[in-house]
Amino acid sequence: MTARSANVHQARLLRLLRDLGPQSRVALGDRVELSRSKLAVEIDRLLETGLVVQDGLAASRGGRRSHNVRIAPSLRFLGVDIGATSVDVAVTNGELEILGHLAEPLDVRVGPVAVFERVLAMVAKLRDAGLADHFDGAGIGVPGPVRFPEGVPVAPPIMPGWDGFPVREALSQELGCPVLVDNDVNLMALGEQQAGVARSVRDFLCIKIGTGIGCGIVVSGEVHRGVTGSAGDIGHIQVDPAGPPCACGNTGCLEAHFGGNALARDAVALAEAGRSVELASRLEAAGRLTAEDVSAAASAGDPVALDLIRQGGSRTGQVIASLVSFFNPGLVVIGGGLTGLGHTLLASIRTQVYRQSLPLATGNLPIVLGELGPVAGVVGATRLISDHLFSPA
Amino acid sequence: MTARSANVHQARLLRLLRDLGPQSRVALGDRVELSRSKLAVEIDRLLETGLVVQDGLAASRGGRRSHNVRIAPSLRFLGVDIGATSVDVAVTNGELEILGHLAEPLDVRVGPVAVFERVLAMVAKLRDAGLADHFDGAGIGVPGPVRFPEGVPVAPPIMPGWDGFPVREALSQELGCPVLVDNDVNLMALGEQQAGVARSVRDFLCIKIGTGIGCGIVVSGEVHRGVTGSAGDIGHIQVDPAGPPCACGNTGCLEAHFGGNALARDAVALAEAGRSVELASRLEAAGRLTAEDVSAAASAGDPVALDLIRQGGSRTGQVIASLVSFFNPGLVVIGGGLTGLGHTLLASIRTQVYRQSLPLATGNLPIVLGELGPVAGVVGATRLISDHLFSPA
DNA sequence: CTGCTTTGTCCTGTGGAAGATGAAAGTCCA
DNA sequence: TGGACTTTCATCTTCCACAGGACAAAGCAG
Repeated sequence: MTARSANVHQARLLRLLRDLGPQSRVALGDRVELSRSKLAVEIDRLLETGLVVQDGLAASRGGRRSHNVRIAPSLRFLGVDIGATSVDVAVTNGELEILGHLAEPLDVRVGPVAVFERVLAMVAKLRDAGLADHFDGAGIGVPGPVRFPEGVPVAPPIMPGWDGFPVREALSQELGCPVLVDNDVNLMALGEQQAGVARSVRDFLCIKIGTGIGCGIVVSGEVHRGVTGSAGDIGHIQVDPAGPPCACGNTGCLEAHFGGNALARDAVALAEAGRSVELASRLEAAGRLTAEDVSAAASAGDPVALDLIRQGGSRTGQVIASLVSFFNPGLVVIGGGLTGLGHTLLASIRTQVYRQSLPLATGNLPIVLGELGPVAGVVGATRLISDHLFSPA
Repeated sequence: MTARSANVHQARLLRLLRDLGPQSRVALGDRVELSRSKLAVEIDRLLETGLVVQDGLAASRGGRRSHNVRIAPSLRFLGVDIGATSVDVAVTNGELEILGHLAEPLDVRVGPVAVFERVLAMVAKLRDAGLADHFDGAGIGVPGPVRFPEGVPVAPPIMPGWDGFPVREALSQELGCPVLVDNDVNLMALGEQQAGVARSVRDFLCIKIGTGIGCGIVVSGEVHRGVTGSAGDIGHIQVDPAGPPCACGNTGCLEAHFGGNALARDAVALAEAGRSVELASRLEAAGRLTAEDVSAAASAGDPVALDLIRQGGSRTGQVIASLVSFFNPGLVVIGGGLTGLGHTLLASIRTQVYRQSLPLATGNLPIVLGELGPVAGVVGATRLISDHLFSPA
């Protein structure tokens, strides 16, 4: 069963079946501009390939009942989301419903080989659980810019050792199926578009706040990757020329204010200055502080930690305000590893954006948290590869 | 002769003939994926409508000579570019070559009725010069956000009295032809894409620096207008929270630093402070200073005026650097009413962008001046309407 | 004037759209 | 409960449009 669809009509039908679930032939006919005869031929061909199967009778619409068709339930997509400090792996069926999901902490800096080993072990675990005996396609996200056509990371600042590593090629070899590679932020955007808050929006931004800060850009329903694949790299936009130095060589970048490392740095400073008992005790206990410590302290109500989050939200809001003025999106989605304090962050971002951008752009601009949380990336990954497979050859 | 083409093939052919000039039928066949018979039929239909005419024999390619076809030479498009302080009007043929061009200073704040009167007088002048006895379509640009589908300015900050004025409807009535209205910056981008530096680039930004500062955004060859038509409104991006107050109510907007009014304000302050003899004498002579005075003084070598320009360029570069990080374009075009000092400005913008953006985004990112200068807007206007007319009905 | 190349037109076969027909299922009423 | 009627679905048939090849016309080169 080769998953690549042959022509534009079949691709269209496959995507409809993916997104709408099992449908009667007539319901499909209502959605595509094809004659009944042509539709019947194309569906027959899809049935022949095995990508689509008959699925009983549809509910009656008052007369003779129609036969349902659906994406073959044996179809399996793999989604991999490599973050800076964690890996998510999920298996979905052809309708991109998650059948199994594993998450593990893992520092991407251990390099591609070690990461791959780990990812493959997780995949094996999902396989052993009986969720898949094969994969029809896989999508993988990495936390840095990617030369999309080749599926190769380029000059990734937080991924030493990954530059030029043939991620697509390597994974495709291992899994024996087609693979696409993209920036993790783009996949998050795709995920929210597929199954989250952005389902009906054609132009939106998806801000991911974690170790790095990035932005997925969707224009007319399509991800915009830029000419070198670095679009959305907003972590190194300067918010304050007098700000702290950044790993990129400049000063006052957004990430230098509010990236994971910056947050940890500020927290340590505040703990050592005796400003926060909560942070100080955590520092005492662990010997170091991470962004998660700040997050936990803030969730526990520590005012100093909360203030760090608010300040960061405000800085981020400042940048988003600029982007909103520039891009005039219909929605801004905030996501990333913000367990628990999403709403605190959201509030300060909103305040800043609504204050700074012009009313015409913010008039009815929703700024919301992502719906999918940790699975946005993996869902986006399967969406990416399924879009690729369900497209004209 | 109705200009609206009937089907997708005819639209395609018309655009090819517009952009490539007279072509043999065979050369057209090489560019479209149509059978010879179908191509012949479609061209015959176009000939019937009168939109396309026979144009002698093509040069021999070694055998029987082919008959050329071309867009009807009687086709006339009108381009109107209303700037904050000037109006440009031009007439083109069907190949968007400028046949006549008039420019006049005019403050847009006199309101739509007065501006229209003036524009129509200019149109009449071009008509009287024998350049056109009719118009097949017109495009018009205004210096503010436009609800594109309706052709109506919305909440334009520097155009009091224009909010909601039915520009499209009114002009269409007067001229008796289809009209499209857009933001002047978008038209500039379209102009540079049609006949300027951006001919072969699919993703680029077009920065217009004048009374206001705006940015045309082209994604995958299409202008991105945003959900409310305010995309590219970068004049009110904050570059310095401690900066001067802006008319929009915020502080430190780019326009508050480097818009036309800001430039005049700073120049007056410097002149009065005795920092520049050149500016002081101009202030003395005219009783006031404008951006043009600064421009002239800078061109004359006045170091204080030059410094103003450099500082402004640096501020602008700061914003462009952010946009480049975000959008990762393949080209940045700088244009607007920068007579003479384009290169000074360009230099300081380049310095700032190359310093601040990441190498991956700036690696081979050309930042160049627009090629078309004052006619970019009007060319873009005719491109806009011709695209509309040369599209499937 | 004779081959050779290119261009334009005609013709035929195929594929798809739309209407017509038959089959299956549901509804209504006796 | 059964039969007639209605509604919907699937297939069959017809017609049209287009692609691609064949052939004629026009120009070039020697």
